Amino acid sequence: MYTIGKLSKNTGVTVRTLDYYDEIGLIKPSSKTEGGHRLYSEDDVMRLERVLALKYMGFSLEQIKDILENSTSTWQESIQQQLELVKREQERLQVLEQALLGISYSIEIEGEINWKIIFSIIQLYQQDPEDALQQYKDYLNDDEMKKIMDMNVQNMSEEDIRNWMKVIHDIKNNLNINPASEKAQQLVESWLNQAEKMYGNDEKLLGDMWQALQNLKEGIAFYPMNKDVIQFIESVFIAKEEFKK
Amino acid sequence: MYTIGKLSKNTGVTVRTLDYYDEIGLIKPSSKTEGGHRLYSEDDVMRLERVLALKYMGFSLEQIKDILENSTSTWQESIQQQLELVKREQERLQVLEQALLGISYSIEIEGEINWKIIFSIIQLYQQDPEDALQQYKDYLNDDEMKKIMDMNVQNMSEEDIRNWMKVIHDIKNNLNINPASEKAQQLVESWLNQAEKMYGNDEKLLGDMWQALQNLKEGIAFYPMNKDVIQFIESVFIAKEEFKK
DNA sequence: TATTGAACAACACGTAACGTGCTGATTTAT
DNA sequence: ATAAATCAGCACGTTACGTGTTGTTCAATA
Repeated sequence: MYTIGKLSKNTGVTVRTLDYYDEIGLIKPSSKTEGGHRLYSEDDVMRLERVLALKYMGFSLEQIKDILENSTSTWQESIQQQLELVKREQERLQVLEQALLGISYSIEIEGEINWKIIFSIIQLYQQDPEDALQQYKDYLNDDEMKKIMDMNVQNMSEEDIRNWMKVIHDIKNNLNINPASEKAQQLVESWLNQAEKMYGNDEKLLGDMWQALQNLKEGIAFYPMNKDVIQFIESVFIAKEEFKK
Repeated sequence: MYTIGKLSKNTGVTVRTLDYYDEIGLIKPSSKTEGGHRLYSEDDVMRLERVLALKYMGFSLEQIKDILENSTSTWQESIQQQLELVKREQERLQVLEQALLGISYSIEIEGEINWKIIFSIIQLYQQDPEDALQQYKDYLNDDEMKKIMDMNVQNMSEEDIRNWMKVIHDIKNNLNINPASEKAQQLVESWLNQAEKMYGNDEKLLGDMWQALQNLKEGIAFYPMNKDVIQFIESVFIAKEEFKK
């Protein structure tokens, strides 16, 4: 028989917590002294350990009460449910991490907080990938859509995202230089390299995506590219072709 | 100028929430009607949107107040902190998922809830991997320790964990059969296959681990193996050697 | 056996971010 | 002007306890 203080020391659970478990009927001491002090039996200790185990697994005290009162039957179900929950939360955190990274890079590169960009990123991540791609459906076929979805931003490395943002930022800072200049050619080459690295070297896919981008209104799905950047790249390509002739 | 109801409809935020934000001074309407009804300006709407963005990023309302009041300087810091938090939470969930999977399999395979096993799993996951391996340090060298840590349970597939538990469970159910029998040889062969699949085919490493396991008191680091299982496997190996001669 | 210090029970209030009512006042539509 | 809709302001509820208080009981010592 343990007093509440001993039990607390043995298990590392605070007295207040045991107090609370008693109060809500989760763990009631199996006997008391004449004066009313609580005495916990070995069985009570076992029950406490089970409660702690279930708590570690992420169940609420309410759920723990249910699980411990009902028998084995619901166990698998409870654990599967908990697994589902954990997986959903993991997905949410994945998305959140990417969003935070994007915002961090945007501040780092642009040197200031651009709320428009932050909203774009959040919107981008809040809608599910299916929806985000809907705007491209006139230009891409089903296979291509699928391919893009498979390699969406979730699968890009931090390094890739950072480079992608950097190269586009560089272009934005040089929109008015001569498209035929050495510098312009270099910028577009960097962009092309990164694009191929991230979206594979499927020529047709890149071409179709390009078509789509040119016809879009200010889309955010390929943040942080915008019309200006697209036009600049286009003009550099044209200048290059001219030069060849 | 929006009344609280219009603002609520436009942004999807409940009136009670705006009520609360007013109460804690996070978003105060910039004017009021004669009768005291709140009127929100465009600026107020912008502020609300920023609050929502920051909330999406996982900041508390207290932190949001700080961030919005202090200027740009702390932004990067806040976001980095948030990223840290998100990453730690992801790790926690990873560990939890593995623990839940282990428990799920143990119930599935043993057909009942084995609290000892559940406690073992939780203990195993609660201590960090470094500590868990300390008990092997007399038998393994640094390189080997490192190798095991790199491929610890986190990197095993669900399939692997499931098979590993199944094969050991099979052995536990047949501890007293003749080590020289066909059945025994089969069991140990399955075990060996799975062990090699999971721990690579580094002969020396497997040998050293085996040494360690034999000398350990009931360890839990290679749950659910125990002394009995180890002895059985050993005896089958010996029987095999005998047979060869 | 009396005393004293430690442990205890029971209660109250606080936490974060609102949800869910409630009453009485104000606005809007008719 | 009157009805209907909206609003402000308040209070209590939620989760899993932490922190602090007061009065009581236990255990060890004199």
